[in-house]
Amino acid sequence: MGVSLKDVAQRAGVSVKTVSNVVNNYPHVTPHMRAKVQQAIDELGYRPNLTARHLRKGRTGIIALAVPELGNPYFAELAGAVIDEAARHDYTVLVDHTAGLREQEVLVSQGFRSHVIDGLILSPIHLETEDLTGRDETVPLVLLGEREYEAPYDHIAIDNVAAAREAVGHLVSLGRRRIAFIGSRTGRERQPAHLRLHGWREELTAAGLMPDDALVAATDGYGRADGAAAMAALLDRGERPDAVFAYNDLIAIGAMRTLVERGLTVPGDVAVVGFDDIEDSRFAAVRLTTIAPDKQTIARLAVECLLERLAGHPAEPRRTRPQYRLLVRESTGAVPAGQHLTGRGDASAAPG
Amino acid sequence: MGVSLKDVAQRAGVSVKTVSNVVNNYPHVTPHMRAKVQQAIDELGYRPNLTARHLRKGRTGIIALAVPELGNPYFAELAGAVIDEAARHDYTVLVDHTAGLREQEVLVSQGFRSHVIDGLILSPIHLETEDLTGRDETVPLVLLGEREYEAPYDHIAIDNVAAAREAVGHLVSLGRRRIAFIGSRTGRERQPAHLRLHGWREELTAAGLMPDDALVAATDGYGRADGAAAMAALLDRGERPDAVFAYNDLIAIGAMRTLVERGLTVPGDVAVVGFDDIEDSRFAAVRLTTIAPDKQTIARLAVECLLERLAGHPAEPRRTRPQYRLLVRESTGAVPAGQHLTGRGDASAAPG
DNA sequence: ATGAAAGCGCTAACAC
DNA sequence: GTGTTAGCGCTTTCAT
Repeated sequence: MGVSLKDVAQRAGVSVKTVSNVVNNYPHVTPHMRAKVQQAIDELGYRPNLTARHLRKGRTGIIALAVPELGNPYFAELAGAVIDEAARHDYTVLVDHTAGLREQEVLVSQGFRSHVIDGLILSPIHLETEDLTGRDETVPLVLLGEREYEAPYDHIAIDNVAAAREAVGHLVSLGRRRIAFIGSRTGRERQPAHLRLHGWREELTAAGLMPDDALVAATDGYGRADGAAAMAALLDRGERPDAVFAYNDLIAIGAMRTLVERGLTVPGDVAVVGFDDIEDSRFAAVRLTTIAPDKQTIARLAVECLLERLAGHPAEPRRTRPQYRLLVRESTGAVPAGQHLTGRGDASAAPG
Repeated sequence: MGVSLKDVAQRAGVSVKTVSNVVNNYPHVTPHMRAKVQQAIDELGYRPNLTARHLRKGRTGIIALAVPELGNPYFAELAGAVIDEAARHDYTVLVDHTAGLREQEVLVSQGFRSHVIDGLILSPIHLETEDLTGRDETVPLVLLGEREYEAPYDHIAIDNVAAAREAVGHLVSLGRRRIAFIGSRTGRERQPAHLRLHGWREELTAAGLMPDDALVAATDGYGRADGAAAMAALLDRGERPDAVFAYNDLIAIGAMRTLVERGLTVPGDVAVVGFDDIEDSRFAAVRLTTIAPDKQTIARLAVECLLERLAGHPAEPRRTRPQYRLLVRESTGAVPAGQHLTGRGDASAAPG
């Protein structure tokens, strides 16, 4: 097998401890000793066995990130940001996906694999507060996303109600009156889309428009196909909204596809706003106006939170609200000039 | 800290070995013993410490997957498939990304973090054969993707030349004559897009059309913005192709966006074929015709290959070529009826 | 400043 | 069938 500390020690004619000291940059080592040991290390091609180190220290240097679906670009982009952020702190990320299934989310949150990971970042969809009781408290948990929990864990999420209100408010300011919401969840006692739906209601009410439940379209999942189907269902039952606020960009993109197929124009007949700011939205045939959460910051905060807990800083569980922006693009009829080619030049409205 | 085997043994009044036997489902244990131990396990909430087990067995149960970019849906979807496939074999996946940078790819392939992982699946872009010499042979490596290496490692990739030829052949059969290739790499001595470009050349030649280098557009990266920029550059220098074969779907989508902005229609003026079959392509305003590698199979083969090596099956390094299909959609003008709403009903041509 | 030895939690010989 | 015990490779008191 591999070369061990002992082999190096033998080769260098010193004790194991000394080699360990050199490897770990322990300050009090004679330069001469250090050189001798280093030479043995180089000659033998020694590489520390992290598993052993971890067993000893009780840390693995690995954190887990569990998201619903890597196929959803929002989560893929977020995962990428988390990996980068973790690497910055010499941590590696084990990525898992739950398909948004409560059962899977429970499994992950209850510390499935707990002995391999130092901490967990979880973005749940159908997990409930009661699932979080009796967790193995030795593995810190940071929650991400819209769902709210009555449990003592750090939670990082933008202000979903405010963001949704801003999206709907934008539509209202454009003169839209029949604003649909697509992406509520079918037949669930608890509503994952709760906050965004709530924001939709509040803003409409504030604008003096009656929130019309006939304009709320449920979906089975959160993908493009779900958005397309829900939009079709809405139109099929005779509703004719003049705007759509979608739970996320994928649903919005699916909905736009259906609108086009039905001969309706975006934003002419129907204006559309999404949520997430995934890259696809910037290159759609009609660029999508959307709420852009600050993914970098979310990733950074999540990792930092976790590492602070790991470092043993007690602190109260924190509720952190990163920034977001409303990016106004073609799908709501505002087309700032000269940004066609890059897909970068977004017009931004009020920050969160 | 946690509950250990010893604690359970003490509680159950048996030896450590017996507990270990129960935990590992060792066959020769009396049902009575087993029940007693199981009860102690339940009462104490014992969970085996994987780190210790791994130190002992020399295995970690973790494999690493390194892809260029999780933000590219192809790799995100592939990563998802690998995670599922690994889970089926009780393995966990550590996901890393290299940004397609040679330096990062070298780092990963040379076993950065090697002691934590049992094996590595790497999808390189700029890695060279010489970077692969002198690897730590204890960590098996499986290569994915278009790049070819003169090195003794398993390699899983569809037949890129054949696939490219099929894509271009499809365009030719539609009567297109000026077929551009977008996505060759700028200023590189070695060409990552080598095989697909080669297929493009071969097929054109076979069709009696002269491959025209003026119709080859280089990109800096492999994203939508790169495709949009390259398409714009091509048009700006006065070329007017009647078809585009793009290195991948993202580039194709970017290119389509530019075409629309320039007032050209797809597929009327310019037919477009991509490569990857990412989900975005199925919901684009004009659905993208593309080469669809069988991602599930690629993931399965990659994991299986790795596990076989791990199991110590010696075997020659294998070159495996999974299936692919040409999915004909709207962007090349063939719009089979009745598949507008689902985004699933793809028309498929000859398999790979 | 360096060495000797204990032990992290587990598995696998080997004994009984 | 079940118990004893020796490590896996490392860090860490405790001596020296």
